[in-house]
This record gives sequence, C-alpha cells and structure tokens, in this order.
Amino acid sequence: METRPLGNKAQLEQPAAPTRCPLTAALNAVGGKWSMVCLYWLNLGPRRFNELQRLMPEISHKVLTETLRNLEQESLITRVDCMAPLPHTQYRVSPHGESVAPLIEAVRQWGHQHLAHGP
Amino acid sequence: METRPLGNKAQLEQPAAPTRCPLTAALNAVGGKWSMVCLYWLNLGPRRFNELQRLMPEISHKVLTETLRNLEQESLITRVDCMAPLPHTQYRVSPHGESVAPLIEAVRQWGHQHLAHGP
DNA sequence: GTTTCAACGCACTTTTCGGTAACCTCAAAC
DNA sequence: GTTTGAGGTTACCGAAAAGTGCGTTGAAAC
Repeated sequence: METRPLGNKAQLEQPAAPTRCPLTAALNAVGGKWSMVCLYWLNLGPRRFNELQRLMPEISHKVLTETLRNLEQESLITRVDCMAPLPHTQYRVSPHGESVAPLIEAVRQWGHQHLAHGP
Repeated sequence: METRPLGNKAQLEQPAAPTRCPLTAALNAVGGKWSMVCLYWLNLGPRRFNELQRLMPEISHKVLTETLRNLEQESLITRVDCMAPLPHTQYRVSPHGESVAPLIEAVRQWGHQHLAHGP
C-alpha cells in the first residue's frame, strides 16, 4: 500500500483497474491458502499435476487447478506439455516466479519464529 | 510447512492442535486483507482505534475490531488503557510484533516488483 | 474389453471473510 | 437535556474461497 490513504481510496473507486497498492498486488498474486505452498514445492523443481497433489494431500484437485491457473495468470509459473517419454503436463516456476522464493523463505522463517514464540 | 508430507498429514488429523506448518502459521497470524496493513501503520507508532480507522478509510469498524483482536491474540500487538490526559485506548506493536516489520517490507517490495513486471 | 493413471471440468455445497446497519455505554462539551 | 466523540457489540448478508463428488478424454497395461 502507499503511505497515502488516498492511494487506497483510488484503488477502491476503480475496482476494475489494476491495483497500485503493492501489498494488495502481492496478496492477489500469492495470497490465499495454497499459493505460497504450491510455489514452495515448484521452486524445488518442475512437477506434474498429480505430483503436486501428492505433495499437498489436503488440497482438492479443483483448488489445485485454480491455484495453478492463477499463478500462471500472474506469470509466476509456466505450464509445459512434454512429449517424451510419454505425453504429460509439467508445471515449473517462471523466471519472474523465482523472485518469490526469498519472500516465501522470509515468511517461513517468520512463521518458525512465531511458532517458537508461543500460542 | 515442513518438507515432510507427513507433517502436513499430522496437521490435518489434529485440526484443533496448533499448526506446525510455518507458512500456515504465518498466514493465520498476518493473513487476510487488513492484518498487514494494520501492522504497517502501528509500526509507525501507537494509535487509537479511531486513528487507525481514519488511516484506513475503507475498513469497517467491525473488521478493524476483529483484526485488532486477532493481532492481539497472536501477541503481535498490545492494547493499552491510558488514563491521561483523558481515558482512552491505544494499540501498539509488541516486541514480538516488531519482527513482522521486515516481512511487511519484503512483501511490499515484492509487490512493487510484481506490479512493475506487467499484468 | 476392463482397469488404471493422468489431468482436469463442472455442479453443487460448505466455510470463511469482509461489509452494512442498528445499537450500546461512557465521557465531555454545549 | 442534547450532541458529539470514543470504542466498540451484534444480527444479518453477500461475496469469495475452499471443498465434495461425479464425470470426461486419452493413453497404457492387463
């Protein structure tokens, strides 16, 4: 967000325009329950749909599909159709998506701190 | 989250137990539309309820109340009842809550990058 | 042909989140 | 007494997010 409250107001009066608040833009791109988790795994290497699902047993395939679509839409991942050895689909982090890695690590580390801090 | 899928499973089988996934714990503490925004302002100095609301005109007082309650519950802020010059309530960041500042800055900077990258 | 795997689509349901509006108590100013 | 400000509480609602379960197509294995 900008340090000027009017920035927020401008954002609200033009809901269809791209947001200019960095915090909000970041939340749109990597917010929600599963986006960062998904990116975390993809940052370790390209994966197939089912591989991702097995890494995150609690996600529904519908939500995984939508999460991947959103990350793709935000240009953070790319979908690759491979033909060899067998035709299959792979998802991998895009160069832009690699920029999220330090952020995810920062969130994880803070999360660790927070858990260690108490309830 | 842990790098072991079983960690995730253990988390789900004990929904009432505190989560042990750092990413999830972080999201619980500072996730949602307003938590980080709220913390951002409080990091600049203690504020009264109405002061916060004026800084964030688009938040409803109901949601502001709940956001403050959650941040308090997570030990990130403290509520102080001041008696002078007039009785009033103040919210301020706790020492633990100060640890979120670098994280908020990281999210903002990434958000800037993301906005600069294109749609 | 049947079964299994991969990668979804889709209709519907449930849960969560954020918002609206009416209301409250207390204190101070007029 | 009335009005205003502070700091909420509560009932209700709609939207958004996440989940459930049935279904599809294509390919490979049996």
